[in-house]
Amino acid sequence: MSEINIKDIAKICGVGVSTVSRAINNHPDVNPETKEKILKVIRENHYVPNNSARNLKRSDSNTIAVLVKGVSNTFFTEMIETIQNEIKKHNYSMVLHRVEFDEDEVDVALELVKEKRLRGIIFLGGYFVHSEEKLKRLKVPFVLSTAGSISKVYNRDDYSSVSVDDMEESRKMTQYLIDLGHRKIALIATRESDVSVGKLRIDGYRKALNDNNIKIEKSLILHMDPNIEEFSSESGYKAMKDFLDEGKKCTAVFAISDTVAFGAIRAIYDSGLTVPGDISVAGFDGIKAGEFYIPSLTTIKQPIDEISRATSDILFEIINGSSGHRHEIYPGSFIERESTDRLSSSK
Amino acid sequence: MSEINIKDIAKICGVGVSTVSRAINNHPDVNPETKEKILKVIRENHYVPNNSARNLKRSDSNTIAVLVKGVSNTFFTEMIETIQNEIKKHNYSMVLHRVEFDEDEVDVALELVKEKRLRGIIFLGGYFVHSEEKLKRLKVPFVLSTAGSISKVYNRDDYSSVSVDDMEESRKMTQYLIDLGHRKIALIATRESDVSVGKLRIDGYRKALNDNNIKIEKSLILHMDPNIEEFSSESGYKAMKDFLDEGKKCTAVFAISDTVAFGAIRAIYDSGLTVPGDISVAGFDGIKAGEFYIPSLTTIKQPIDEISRATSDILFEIINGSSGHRHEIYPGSFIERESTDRLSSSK
DNA sequence: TTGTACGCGTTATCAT
DNA sequence: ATGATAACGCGTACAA
Repeated sequence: MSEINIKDIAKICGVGVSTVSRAINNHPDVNPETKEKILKVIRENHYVPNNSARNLKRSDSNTIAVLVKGVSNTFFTEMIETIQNEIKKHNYSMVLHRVEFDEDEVDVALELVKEKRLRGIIFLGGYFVHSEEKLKRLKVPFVLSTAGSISKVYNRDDYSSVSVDDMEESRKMTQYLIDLGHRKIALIATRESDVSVGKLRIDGYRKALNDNNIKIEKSLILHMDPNIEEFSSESGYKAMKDFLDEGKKCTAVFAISDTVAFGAIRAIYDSGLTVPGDISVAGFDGIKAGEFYIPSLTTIKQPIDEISRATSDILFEIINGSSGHRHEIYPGSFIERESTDRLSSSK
Repeated sequence: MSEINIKDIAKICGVGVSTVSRAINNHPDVNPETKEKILKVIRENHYVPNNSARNLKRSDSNTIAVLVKGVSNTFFTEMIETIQNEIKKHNYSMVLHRVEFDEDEVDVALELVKEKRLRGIIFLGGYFVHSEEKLKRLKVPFVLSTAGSISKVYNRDDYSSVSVDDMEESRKMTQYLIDLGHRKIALIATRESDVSVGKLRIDGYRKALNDNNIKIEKSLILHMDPNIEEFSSESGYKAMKDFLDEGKKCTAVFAISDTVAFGAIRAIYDSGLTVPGDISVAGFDGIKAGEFYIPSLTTIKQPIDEISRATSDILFEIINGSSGHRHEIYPGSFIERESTDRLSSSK
């Protein structure tokens, strides 16, 4: 007994396959009675149309793919949720795909376009360094969301993007620490080879120091251990602990992400110091956990919701032809909480 | 210009389509030279086989589907990662699918089976209450991983499952708090209508209290606000804050999950009390954040890695026919950290 | 309003 | 080792 298909349904109902097809796809010109009967038979026999056959035949499909690159960031999880809602609102369906570190997201996209007759693509995260030639092959509109450095060589009319200005936000946070009187500010950065958002945030730190004529000390820039998962609390803990164990000093720490900051704070406590009493700590991202941590975390909040919404809005506008590609940058919001404090004169 | 297909490649190479197909799929009987030439042409023309057509024709596909139900738990994210690795090790590919709260995971599975010619399915989370009749339609082997209550009526030979014994682990944690001298132990539970793991963990709490002849006080069982996301720190904060604001007292709190515990601890601090000085707090799950939180969190750690590995192991054994369905329960490990303490005599 | 027949891009069977 | 051709299950143009 093979799986039941549209032909079988047609036979049972004593109608042609096209009528069944029309009933399934809500075509207007089909007798309500026959339609009702067909749907009834379908239910009774638990008939499920084969999507592969459908996709093969169709030229469009109302499907949007979301490709997530790299770490399973809490951050992305939140974004996916709102994006999925937006997509559903437009009566499209979403297919989610995790792209491995060593996989090429555009290759994956190319494949999906064929298989699913995609109408649009959203790339979440990643660095996105691809040959323009390859990108050209992607005939489907796509938008890069919170992706790292996008080489400036690409024609900006061929895709959209939305993100925060990582460098500027990072500069702002560093400036805030400086305004509190701090001069010895450590930075917990990503691994040295990183060229993505990690690099941009380092640049912002550097700029703030330069603006204030503070010498940049290499020993204050802590790179994560490449053997520990990036952006994890573990990596923040390790970097900070090693720093303190070596007897180095600082009065403030700017961690490249909130999760890293949590690790750093714990390391400071484990060294017998307090936050912000002895050392101020600031993070980046604005994830919810920062609000509940003790001490609650000073951070730059990325407007996840706005970014997610903008991402899908732009994509749908392009799909509908109501606008061309564009690039939006959202401001982060600075949130001052308990983990940072003015440099006390005693230090 | 339509998309290039296998026929075009065949034409360019001056060979038949079957030869091209054989070259693509690494069939043994194809001349190495022609194969090389074909692959070269494919590369040059960026030909990508259409997966829909493939799935339509094939009867098997070496694909495993992972269906995740409900909240985008950090917990699941970690699991998916290891499961994906295991699947890749077996040279299978994974398709990930988020199932909405109001969607029927089995319906989704049924559809996917047809479309992708699935070889196996992994259900992550959810409550899994389905008619046996419907489950029977799922001809593909599946395993339920960390899913909540599975009605005992199902024939246990028709599927596999792996999880921890939520009730027993919950009982253990409550017993631990009792052993520390606590009697007024609050429980932060899920919303009242929950019948899943939330319910099981409440049962464990009740059992421990009964075992020790401690009267169960309804006012000490705090249900989450159904309007706030389940298992979130917000919901833990709200429940605890309301409790304290109403002037109620307890000396220990058992939160249904680590994230909920974080919210509760913060609420306790915001009320001017300390953890564990005034109130001890314990969580459940053993997520990494608990290690870095201040105070670090006493919890029951679910062996995520073991569970994930067991889940895929079982599935592949069934696929390979080397074993039948089975049901594994893993013990959680109790982790004592800073957030709990012996009841001081002053209280 | 309904039915017939063709084609979507692939793989597998059967010749050669 | 290779090529022609029949499915796979569906949607749709066209005919009725």
